[in-house]
Amino acid sequence: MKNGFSSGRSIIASKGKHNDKYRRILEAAVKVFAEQGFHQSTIAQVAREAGVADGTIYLYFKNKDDILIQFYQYKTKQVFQKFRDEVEKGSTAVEKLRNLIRTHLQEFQNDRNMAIVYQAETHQNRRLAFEQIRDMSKMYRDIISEVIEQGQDEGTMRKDLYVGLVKRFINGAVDEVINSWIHSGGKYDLVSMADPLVDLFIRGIGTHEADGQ
Amino acid sequence: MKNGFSSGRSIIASKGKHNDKYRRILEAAVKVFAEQGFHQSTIAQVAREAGVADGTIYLYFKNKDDILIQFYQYKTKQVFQKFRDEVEKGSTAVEKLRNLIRTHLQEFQNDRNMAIVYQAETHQNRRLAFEQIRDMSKMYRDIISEVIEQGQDEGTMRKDLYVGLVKRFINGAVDEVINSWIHSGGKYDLVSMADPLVDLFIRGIGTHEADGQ
Amino acid sequence: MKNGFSSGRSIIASKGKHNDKYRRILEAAVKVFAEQGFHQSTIAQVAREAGVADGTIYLYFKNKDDILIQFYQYKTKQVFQKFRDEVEKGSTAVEKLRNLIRTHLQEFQNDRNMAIVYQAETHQNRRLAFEQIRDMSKMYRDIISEVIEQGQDEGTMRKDLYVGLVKRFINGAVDEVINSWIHSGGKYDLVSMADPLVDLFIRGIGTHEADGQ
Amino acid sequence: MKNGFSSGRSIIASKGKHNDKYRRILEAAVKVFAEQGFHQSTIAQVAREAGVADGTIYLYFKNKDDILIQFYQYKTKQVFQKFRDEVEKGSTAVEKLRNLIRTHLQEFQNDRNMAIVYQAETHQNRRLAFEQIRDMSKMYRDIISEVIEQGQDEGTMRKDLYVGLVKRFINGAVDEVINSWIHSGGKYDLVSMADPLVDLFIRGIGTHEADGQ
DNA sequence: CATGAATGAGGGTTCATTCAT
DNA sequence: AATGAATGAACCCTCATTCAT
Repeated sequence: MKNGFSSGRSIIASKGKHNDKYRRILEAAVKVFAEQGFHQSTIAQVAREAGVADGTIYLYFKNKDDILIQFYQYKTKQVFQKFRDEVEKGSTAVEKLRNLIRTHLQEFQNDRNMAIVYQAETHQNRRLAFEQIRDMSKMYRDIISEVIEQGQDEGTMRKDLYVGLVKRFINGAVDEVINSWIHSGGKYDLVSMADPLVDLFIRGIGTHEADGQ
Repeated sequence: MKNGFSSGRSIIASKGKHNDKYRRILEAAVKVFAEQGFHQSTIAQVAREAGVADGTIYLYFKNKDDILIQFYQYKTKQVFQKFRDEVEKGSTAVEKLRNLIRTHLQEFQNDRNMAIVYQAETHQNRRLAFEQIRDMSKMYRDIISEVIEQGQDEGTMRKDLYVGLVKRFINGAVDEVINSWIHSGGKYDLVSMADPLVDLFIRGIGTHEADGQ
Repeated sequence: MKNGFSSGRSIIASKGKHNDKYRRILEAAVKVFAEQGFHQSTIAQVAREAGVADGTIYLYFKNKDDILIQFYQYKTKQVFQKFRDEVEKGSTAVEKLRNLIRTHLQEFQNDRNMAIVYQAETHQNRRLAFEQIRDMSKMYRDIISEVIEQGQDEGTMRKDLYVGLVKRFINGAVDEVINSWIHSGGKYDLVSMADPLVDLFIRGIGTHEADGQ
Repeated sequence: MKNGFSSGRSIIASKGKHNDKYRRILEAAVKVFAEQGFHQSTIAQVAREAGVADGTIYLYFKNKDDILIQFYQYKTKQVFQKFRDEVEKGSTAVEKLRNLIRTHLQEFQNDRNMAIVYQAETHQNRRLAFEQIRDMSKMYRDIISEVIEQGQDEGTMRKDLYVGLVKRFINGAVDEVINSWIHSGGKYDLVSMADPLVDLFIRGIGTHEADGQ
């Protein structure tokens, strides 16, 4: 499952061999980008890592930027689909939230290179060409919105929430937990953070003493 | 106060005029970096924006990287000092937390370019030379730790918290709120998010109904 | 034979075309360096002279310095091998010395650009990276040493010679004769200087009258 | 006596203070040029070594090249005058030659920086502006010519000499001996080479056995 | 399809020289 | 006279992209 771009579909259609090369390049690129950052990486490095010639990359990708775009399009899209699937498995809002967070941490832990590239590129303001990167985050936050609304219907979540803020609140917290894990060198188990994190989301850090404030 | 690098001290000492040029370059650089990203920006662009010759930049900065480093050293350090100062003004832990968040949002709203550059560069994994960037975030999280501990002593914050996680939880949520504001084009008032955000941190999103979960 | 870098072997291996481009660049470089000096020459000039793009040079040479280094490595090394070969053809020490000097003048006359670059760079003290340049001169003087020793064994050369000095004496004299020829614009036949020069080495400028001094 | 440009006369005329600064810059320049080569040296380095501001150099020298030109004009010219003086003190041709060589080695040993700069720049073909550098060598060789002619009149030097060649022969040999000394780091006594060298010039390296060749 | 040599625009940086103080 | 901050032309080198094989 690791580094698997198995469902990626290249423009070059569906011949097995091509798909194979397409995936190899994409995996190589994400690995190189993760290690050095997108800008510091060269096409030559990606080509060497993928075991193809420099020129071959341009048979599968329009240009360097396009590699990143396709990464988001094929790899992340698929991850986000999994988020949806896992959320569906829960029945209550809290279960769904827990499933979302757990799967998020799980997937990013499974593919650390993806996590690194995702974190870095998501926080760039530039590169208008990559608007879809933001679409990805939006999709994530849409899932949260739905869960929150269900929770409010169920009566398990506060009705006085500013949902637009809650989405950021959760998204940001999870991202930063992943970010820390990346910078720590991936030393500890990321998934074990899921339950404590959900607990924080639901109950907050305050006691009833603090409620009066 | 906007874009003020007034306490920046170049090697060239403290004569009014020199500081002036040093600050002009730094402000210009942060503006250009914010607009295009660090790597997409050229020294020539920064020079033009600052109204100086390309070579002049090298009288004040060792190289292009050094501009970013000095930005963190002089601009952000000063902002973080303000965080500490404002936190001191609160007496209870919740007040302190609220002051921290409010000042954070306030300062980043005051200097949007700083906010953009800060967000972008903080999430890069590469560039070991910029370790101090991470030190900055650490400093921030240290403040949070202290506040949490005070709250636990006061009895206003839960004693069963994993503080290492709470720090990320709060840091990430605030960052993402700022990030959203940036990407929205700075259209709304960022500071008004402070109180709702603190409320989320303290009380969470759940009702007592959810506690049983 | 002129300007022939035929034995040069680039990393890019030995396909005719590649070697061709490698040689073309090397020849162009030596020509440009000879005309303007190494430092006054630009990569762009060398590229234009060689009929390639600037960047192409970096496919064959690590950097500008490397061009000079390879020049010494491939061109001069080969010349010096010829010196050895010609020396071997003589039987007596005087014949060997004469062959050495004649070949030296011959080869440098054949490739005036090489002569110019060699003369100029050999007298620079800096540039530690080019130590091999000095190794080249040392190799030359080693040949002389051997010849002198043979002459002493034969009884045709004085036994009271400080060989370390004699090497410099001969090396310097020949170099200066070449130097003069270069600065004259290569107007006269350099090789015809060989016999008179050897005569001076062997007999000196004095008469028996002077011996008493 | 070391590094003494005491008889240098700047265009700025004869005020003591100016002359002082002029000499300081010239000495500093030669020191820096000797250490790093002319091209690797910067005006800023020379200025720092001389203890003046960069701009000050342009009050005494037209440009960077001019420093080297003035070096030859004032420093070397004066050395060459000393050569003439010392030659005059000899009566026989051999004495004069010996005095020339000895003084040459003596002066260059006394001012190693001058020796280094002289050796390096004399062997550059470029820089037409520095034709006078070659004039210097010519002046030197003119002295040799006169001595040879005297020797021929005296009967102590061979009449069948090609004087144009002999000049190069002697000049080159001495230069190379100095060159070796420089590259050795100036470890041994250069002046002690004078007598053996003159002996080589007069008697050659051959025995009477070799005469037949 | 695949290759990889070739291209050349572009960028960071240096440094001789100027000139306002 | 002296200063040294400012200038900007020039240069080395990188690397995304192309295209002939």
